[in-house]
Amino acid sequence: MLENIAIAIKKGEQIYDLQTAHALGIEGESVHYDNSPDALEVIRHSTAHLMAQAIKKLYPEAKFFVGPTVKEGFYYDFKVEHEIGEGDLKRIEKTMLELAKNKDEIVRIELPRKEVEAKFAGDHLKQAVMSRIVDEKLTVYKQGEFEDLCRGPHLPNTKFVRFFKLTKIAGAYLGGDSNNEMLTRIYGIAFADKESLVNYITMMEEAEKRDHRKLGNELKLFTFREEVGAGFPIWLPAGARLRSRLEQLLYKAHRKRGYEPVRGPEMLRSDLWKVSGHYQNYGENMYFTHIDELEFGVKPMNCVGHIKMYEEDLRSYRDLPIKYFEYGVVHRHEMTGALHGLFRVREFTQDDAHIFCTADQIESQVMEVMDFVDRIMKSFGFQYNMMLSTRPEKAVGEDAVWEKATTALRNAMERNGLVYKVDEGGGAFYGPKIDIKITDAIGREWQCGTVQLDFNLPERFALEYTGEENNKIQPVMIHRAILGSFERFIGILTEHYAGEFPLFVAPTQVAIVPIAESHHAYAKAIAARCIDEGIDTEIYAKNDSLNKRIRTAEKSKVPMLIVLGDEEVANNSVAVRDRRERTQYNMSLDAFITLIKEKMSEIHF
RNA sequence: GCCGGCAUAGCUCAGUUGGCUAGAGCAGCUGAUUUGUAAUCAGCAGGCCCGGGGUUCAAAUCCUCGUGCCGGCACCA
Repeated sequence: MLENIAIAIKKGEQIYDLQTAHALGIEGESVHYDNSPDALEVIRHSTAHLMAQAIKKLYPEAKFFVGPTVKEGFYYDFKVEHEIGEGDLKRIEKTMLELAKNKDEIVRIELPRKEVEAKFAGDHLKQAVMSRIVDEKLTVYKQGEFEDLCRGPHLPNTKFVRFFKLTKIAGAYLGGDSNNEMLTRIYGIAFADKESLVNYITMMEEAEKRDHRKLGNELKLFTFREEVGAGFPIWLPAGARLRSRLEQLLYKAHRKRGYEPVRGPEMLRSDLWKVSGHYQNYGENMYFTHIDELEFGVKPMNCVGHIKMYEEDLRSYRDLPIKYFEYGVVHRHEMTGALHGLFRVREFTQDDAHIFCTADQIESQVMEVMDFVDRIMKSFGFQYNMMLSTRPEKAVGEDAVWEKATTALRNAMERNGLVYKVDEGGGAFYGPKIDIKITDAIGREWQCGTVQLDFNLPERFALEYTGEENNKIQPVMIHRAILGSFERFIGILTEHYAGEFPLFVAPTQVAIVPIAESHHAYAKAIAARCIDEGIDTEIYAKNDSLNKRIRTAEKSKVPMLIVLGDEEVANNSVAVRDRRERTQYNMSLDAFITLIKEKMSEIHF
């Protein structure tokens, strides 16, 4: 019944609430009370207001900043004298429901700026809001006793606010500026019907089950310890096996594309970081130490080491492009509040490479990297999109050089028909970049790989190669990482696959369950043969019931499970159990091993 | 770094207004059982209640300072 009710008017791209449409005589298409993006915009905005009304009722001294809708619902930023925590959300929700029962009309009042300024004279937050608006006429919305400066659009009546949930409470800086005071922010979500709300909550719970911190712990992939230090991951055997699989696959892929493996030192003299500009531009993220009298910086990036390798010989145009790659361990001082499982750590390993090439080779090199990226991301079933980031405020080099580099990246992308968005000011301090953002199985976006074009470091280190006419020319550097870091990427993979890794990266390929002690020897023989074939196994031979051991093996999320009894020993076969299908079938050991090897070799980058 | 919350056994969690020897399930160990496809039974062991300082006759519980974690903000692979 509710879905037939119009709650707003849409004209062109603009949504007007009924109050505004009426006041200004606007006509257009009706927006009905449903879960369309337009309707949710209005519903969520009004839910935010109802929340503010409830907060005002519970905390009369409350002052409000802004309460917009966002991709996932809405929030309202406000300030109260009381301390307010997660436990208070329920109370606020309850008050909201009570208020909605009043079925208050939501009234739009248009007033001259001066009057509104006077109305909110004692409210520094509202003054802050108004300072950002240039209009001379402002609107105030009123429902019951509560009124708030707002441009809308809003529902006609608070009775339409029914299916909502307050989800998070957190601090947020006024205007998103860390120099400003901190306000309290409450996030919430709202829908036009109960079912959608329930679905949303279920989705959230699904995401929680995939949390790599939880799965990493359960599957014993990695751990963190307070006494070791925040942000320093410890890779346990299962996680290290998974990681090693990735490393090996990628090693081959790099060699195939003409990259040379190299290895730079963990610490380099600070003088070098001064030449590169890291000392001045990235120093606050770096760790420094002294050896005798000299200051050293622990590397936050691998480029300087690779530059030294380039300098190791005289280079000719015939040598270019030179491609160095390294699983480079870097340390960065991340702020405590930024640390988050494997996604943000202070020590991580990049699948890093630097391509030294001529200006003419930029486009083909960038495209080759893009192709590499495409190959890898598709293997994991990731969708991805790209973002071009331009000169940041803190940067080295001439504007003209930046311009040239940015144009080169643009051209490379456009000539090859690649679609990208632009992030103005998001580049690295030494050059513009293209970031690769992947979308995982449940639709979340993650920043992984990056391709950065750099004219500055070659300049600063006076790199050169000999040209065709025996002249000295400065090479161009392309910094690139594809996974980004093994830490983050494995975190993403864990959530993407919900811990059920495909055969080619799984820590263990085959779980072996011998039925009785008399089958242990056969199990061990299979395990030994598997190692020879590059397959990792785990034998479940504890003194537990067969059912228990199968259950334990299943819960470990190993892709293949085989059961061995008299029959299998006699026939040199295995009983394969499919975890997903819960079916089973027998095959010869040889056929089984061939099958696993085939499945594993299907993936190569 | 900022705001708010949290920290009890290897893991997940109980533990009342401060009050006896801090509990449970899973995991671990020992024994019995030797199993044909998702939890066999019994017993045992396991704790500086995150760390330092304080309040109190008495602290896992209250206060305080650290450390770490969680949710956001700000910052970024």
